[in-house]
Parts: sequence; C-alpha cells; structure tokens
Amino acid sequence: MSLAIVWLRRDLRLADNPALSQAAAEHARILPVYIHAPDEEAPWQPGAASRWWLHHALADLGAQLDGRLLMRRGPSLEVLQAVVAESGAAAVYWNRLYEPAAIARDSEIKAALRDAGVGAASGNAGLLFEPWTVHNRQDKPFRVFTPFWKQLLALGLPQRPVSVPALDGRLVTRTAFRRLGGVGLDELGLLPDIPWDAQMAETWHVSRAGAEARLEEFLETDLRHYAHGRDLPAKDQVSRLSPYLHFGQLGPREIVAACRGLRSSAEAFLREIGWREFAHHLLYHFAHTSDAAMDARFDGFPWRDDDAQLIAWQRGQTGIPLVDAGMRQLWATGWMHNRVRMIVASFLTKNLLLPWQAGARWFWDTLVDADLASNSLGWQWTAGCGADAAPYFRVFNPVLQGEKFDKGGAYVRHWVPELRRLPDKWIHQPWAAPVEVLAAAGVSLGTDYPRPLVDLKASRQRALDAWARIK
DNA sequence: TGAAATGTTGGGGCG
DNA sequence: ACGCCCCAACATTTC
Repeated sequence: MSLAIVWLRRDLRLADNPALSQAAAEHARILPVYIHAPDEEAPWQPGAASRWWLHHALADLGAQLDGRLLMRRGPSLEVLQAVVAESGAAAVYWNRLYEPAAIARDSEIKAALRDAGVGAASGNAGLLFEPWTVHNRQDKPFRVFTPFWKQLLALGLPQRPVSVPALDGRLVTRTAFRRLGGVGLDELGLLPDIPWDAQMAETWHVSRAGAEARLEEFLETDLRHYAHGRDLPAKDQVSRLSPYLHFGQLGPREIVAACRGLRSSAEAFLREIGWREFAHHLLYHFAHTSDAAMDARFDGFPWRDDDAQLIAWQRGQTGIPLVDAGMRQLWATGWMHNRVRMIVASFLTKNLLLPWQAGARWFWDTLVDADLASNSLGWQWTAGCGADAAPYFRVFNPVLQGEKFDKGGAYVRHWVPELRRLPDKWIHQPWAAPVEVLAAAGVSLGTDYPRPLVDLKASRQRALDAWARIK
C-alpha cells in the first residue's frame, strides 16, 4: 500500500486542502507531518504571539487527525528524507508558501526529493490566484490595487473549495505512527516561558471550529454594517479572521464561497481579501519589499533614530490616547483593529519620523496574524513608500481620528483606563484640557499619563519638510 | 482607507 | 432698501 507524506505548514486545515486531497486521491495511506525548523525562517522567525497561536493551531489539528500529526524538528529537507526512509513513503505533498525565502527552500526540497526518486507535488491552499498568473496588459505585475482587483473579478474568483477527503482508515496506522516517534508539541517550545498569554486565551478560540464560528457570526451579524462599522474600533465589527487565514485554518476560497449569495453586502469585505491577495502578489514579484521601500526615493529619506521614543510607542506611552490604546490592545491580545493600525503607523513614521521597518518589526513580533506580505504592504502603504501607497503628505491626526471614529472615547477608555474619567471633549487630547478638568478626572499629566511625545502640528510639518527633501 | 489652508457663498446684523 | 461686514458652512486646493 503506497503511503504519502502531507507536509503541513501554513495550511493547517483538512478542508479545502489540495495537498491533502491530492495525496489521498493518489495514495492509500496518509502521513501528516509538521516540521519545526525555526532557522529556516530567519530573519523573519515568528514572534512570540505567532508562536503561541501556532501551538494551539497545531494542537487542534493534531486532534482533528486523531492524534496522528507527526511532529519533528530540524532542517526540513533532512527531516523529510528521514521520514521518507523510515516510513517508506512514495511521495511528499504540500501547499505552496509565497515568501521569497520559503520559495527558495521549497524549490530545493522539491528538486532533491525528485532526484532521490521520491514524488513531490505542491498545491495552492493559500491564495485565490497564483501570483505568476495575474498581470496587466503589458504583461507586468500590477502595482495598483484597484485595477488588480478588477482583474481578479474579471477572471472570476474561485467559488469552490476543495472538498475534504475521507480520511477514515486512510491515516497512517497507530502502530506505524508510534514507531516513527517524533516530538511532542510542548517540546517545540512555542509557548511563552512566562504566562503573559491569559488575555490572549480569553480573546481567541484558536481552532478550526473557532474559525468557522467566527466566520459565520461575522457574516450573520457584522457584515451588514461592515462598510461603516469596520471604522469603529470600539464596536469591532470586523472579521478578526486574519490569524486563521495566516495559518491556513481557514482559506480564502472558503471565505469567497461563504460570501456567495451575499453579493452586495460582502463586496467591501471581499475587497479586503483582495488586499491580502495583492500583498502576496506584490511580495512575490518584488521580493525586496519586506525590507526596503518600493519607492526608491525613500532610500535617502532622513529617518530619525530614537530608541526612547520607539520604546514609548511600543509600550503605549506616547501620550496620545488613541495611539496608546492601539499599542496596548496589540500587546494584550496580539491583535489591533485595522483603523488603529493605520493611525499608530502614521504616528510612528510621520509624527515621530521613525523608520517603517521598526514598526513592521514590532508588529511582526507581537501580532498573532503577523504575515510578511500583509505587514510589509501595510507599513509601506502608511509610510507612503509602497505600491499604491497613501501619498506621503496624508498624515493622520490621532485627535481628529479619535473624534471621528471613537466618538465618546469608549475604545480609549477601555485600553487607557487611567483616562477613563475624562469628559468626552478631552478624552483624545488630555494635554489640552483645563487643569481643573484633569484634576476632577484624577489625571496628573506626566505622572499618571505621559505628556505627548511630540506636538502634533509641529511634527506633521517636520514630516512634510523631510518629504520635500527627497521628492 | 486625510488634514489644513484657502476660496466661495449666503444669511443676518447694522448703519 | 441697500451696501457693507462678519462669519459660518461648505467647496476646492494644497501639502
């Protein structure tokens, strides 16, 4: 009976999984394998929040596989070759990753396996379209989102996920599984040494069931108000599906399929799935953009270097309530509302004039949905140096953004409780409040809550002047 | 998927 | 009744 290895990476689901389905179609037995090879992910090794998520996602997938998910650690190729030898597998199946380093590694592995006479096949579980299949009339990759998205719609979004293979009696036998050994999930060291994850566990259900429940709830309740509601961080009428998508507990085809029949109300939401797709296509075609600006003029941009201010931003101690609220939500839950992501990113890159890469790195280390393509695009977009980016002079004013999108300050009050007794009028700019108002609210600036790191008006002007020097 | 500066308009107070 | 000024309110331009 022929046996196939299914090498799982960021496609941690049984449904809509081409590698798994193809392996099951072509072989009598399936051996699912996860390989922990942190060295191969440098310099973008997942941060602590991502590792926390991965741990629970693997635990859940292992349970779905009836305890038969083989885990090993070590260089991917060596491990695969060893498992092939030990199990007598005829072939290895996986779903493609699209980061430059992963592509290089996987190509080598595919070639090496085939050289050794082992079958190797890869499928697509992560994207709606393969990046090399989408191009404009000049046969070049798109650099602007809207025409890119129109093209995807014209091509027709894939509407049908791949069905779940019947795995009954198809998994590697328990005896064979035990003989293969492998390491326990806890031995991968993905969980934090100190228990900072209490609020994370309260916030997230890291499982396939959690992903399905979240998708269903979002489509039933939040989608109706999504076009406007997604702008209100206190209401949080957003999908919160990004971490599930990153680890492949849910696939984009499944989301498109779930939106069928909701056509018009789902339009704005599907557009966001389009941005995710755009990000992956961009990083595929412009491999340097995780580290360097797409707009080469920014190579000479006068970014500042200020560790104290960077740390204040990271810790949510900038003295700008909406910025601090966002940074604290990120630290506590591994996630931040998207509107607030734009605001904190604008503040870092424009008001503080600190490099977008520093912000991207912090997000990388702290987000449960940290994704190299989406993160790079988002930061370059805000910094004004990316493809189809916001113009550099578009500077968010966190006070006005707060008054527009967090009217009443519920979001700020939740994450910056030391300001909760301030009246609405001053909640987004405590530094401007009369002393008696501050006293009545029990706030002493500089003691209970920092004074603003920079003056918003002056720092905005400083950013515009810096931009004038490179344009 | 901005904000601020600048320009225009129109109503009302007033001489 | 009329012209003038002020100033919201809104529109347009600029960064």
